[in-house]
Amino acid sequence: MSIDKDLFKLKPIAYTTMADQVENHLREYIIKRSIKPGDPIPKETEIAQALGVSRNVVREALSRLRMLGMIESRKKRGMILTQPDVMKGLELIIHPTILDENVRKQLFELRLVLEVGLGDLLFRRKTEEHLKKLDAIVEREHKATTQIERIRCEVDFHSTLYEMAGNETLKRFQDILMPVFEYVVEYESKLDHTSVGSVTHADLVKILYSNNAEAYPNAMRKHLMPHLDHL
Amino acid sequence: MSIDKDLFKLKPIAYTTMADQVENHLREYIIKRSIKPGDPIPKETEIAQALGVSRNVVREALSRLRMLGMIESRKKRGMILTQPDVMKGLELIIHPTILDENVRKQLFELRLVLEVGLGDLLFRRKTEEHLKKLDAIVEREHKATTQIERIRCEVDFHSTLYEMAGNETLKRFQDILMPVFEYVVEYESKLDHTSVGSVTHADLVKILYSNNAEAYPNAMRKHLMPHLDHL
DNA sequence: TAGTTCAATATGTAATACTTAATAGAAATT
DNA sequence: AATTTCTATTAAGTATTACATATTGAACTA
Repeated sequence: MSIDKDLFKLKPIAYTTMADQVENHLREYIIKRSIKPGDPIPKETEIAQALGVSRNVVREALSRLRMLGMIESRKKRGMILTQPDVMKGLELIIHPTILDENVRKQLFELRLVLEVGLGDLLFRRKTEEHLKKLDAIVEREHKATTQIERIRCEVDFHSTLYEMAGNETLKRFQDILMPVFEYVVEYESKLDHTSVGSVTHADLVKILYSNNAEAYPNAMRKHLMPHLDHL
Repeated sequence: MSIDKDLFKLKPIAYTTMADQVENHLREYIIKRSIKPGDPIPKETEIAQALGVSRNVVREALSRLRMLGMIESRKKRGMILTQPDVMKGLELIIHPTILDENVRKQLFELRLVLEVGLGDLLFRRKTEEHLKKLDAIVEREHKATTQIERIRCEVDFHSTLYEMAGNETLKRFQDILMPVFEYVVEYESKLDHTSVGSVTHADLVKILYSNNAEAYPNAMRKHLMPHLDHL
């Protein structure tokens, strides 16, 4: 009685719930009608009736979009489309403890890639205040006595770079990724942070003071070399 | 009759719904109990009873986590935690038409940063096949007669670089971002793509064939210069 | 032992009712 | 007439109940 098994090869029928479908319908609706932030979208009951599903299902779909910051709802006023924070979705998922080792490693690589490539944004947007801030961090680092303090300087230094880049999305990206890297801290704590590689933080600042954008990428590469070698 | 306006400064009371609270509870629950992918989580009714809310509300919260790929549910079997795709959340939000101009620009900058910083991953993970693939693209590009074909080569070339980097998360990031850049295509179509800057695709391939990792970042910078200058 | 039937179970969906907050419009006050 | 206050309405938030559906595992049959 064994039935041809080939029939079942495709078995895992991508099962979509009503809520999934409603969600997709809403996305399409928003896109096709080119609804803009601030514009209202139909009432829950209207959607439910239009799609022939229970209000319950509609609410599940809306709840998802609301979580992503795509819509906001006020009682009576109904719901309006909002300009979502593009990095919101990332923030909702990324929590160090539920990420597997492999992904964390990939995110760390991503960070290295970003920092090496950051140069042009930095040179175009650096200000006196930023450079002074970096100076201060470098000095704090030199005076630091404890390892904890040194690591804090390390984090501050690199965070300041992202700030200097003047790209809100990029900064946000970094802020979200940051906690993931804490697992690296143990390893890092064994290194000398003022000069992770042969290029020190002070060296990097010096380059930033200059207008030599060409020098930046390879300087940062050398600074991060111990990490890069670890790939 | 004007009342002290300071009273209303904090007015926008961060209103959280029950679903929001349940969602947070679930996140905490998962983290604190360090539940791993594959492990089961409580039944809907159990959660509802434990938190003293209706099953409806619980389902909204679960629906959100399910969308992000954090949990999966099967009838009867209950729900299990899954290893989420970290980039899923990003994918759900990023749709070119609902992103405002400013954010799109920031994402484009992000792309430039990535490509300049990509070098070390490329040199560590390049294979003969990858290099051959790039060669083929360059050749196709030279032979191309239409602008459409040339743009396709441009996209293929840079996509292949991300592929070469051997970082699944990074590649996925790029794939998600890609559609956002289509708006740049119009502008790009006016440029000569074999040599966007003074450095051509062929030049980049030559560098990749060599083992001169130092040369890569500035070569890519020059290649992307027209875009960088546009910042 | 193998295969079938069947009950138990947990999610998915529907329907209904009620609560709550915000709004608009009517009514009342100045 | 202009402003404030009440009131009804509206739409989202929550709760409850009921039923559908698919999956599991145990009981049953051949």
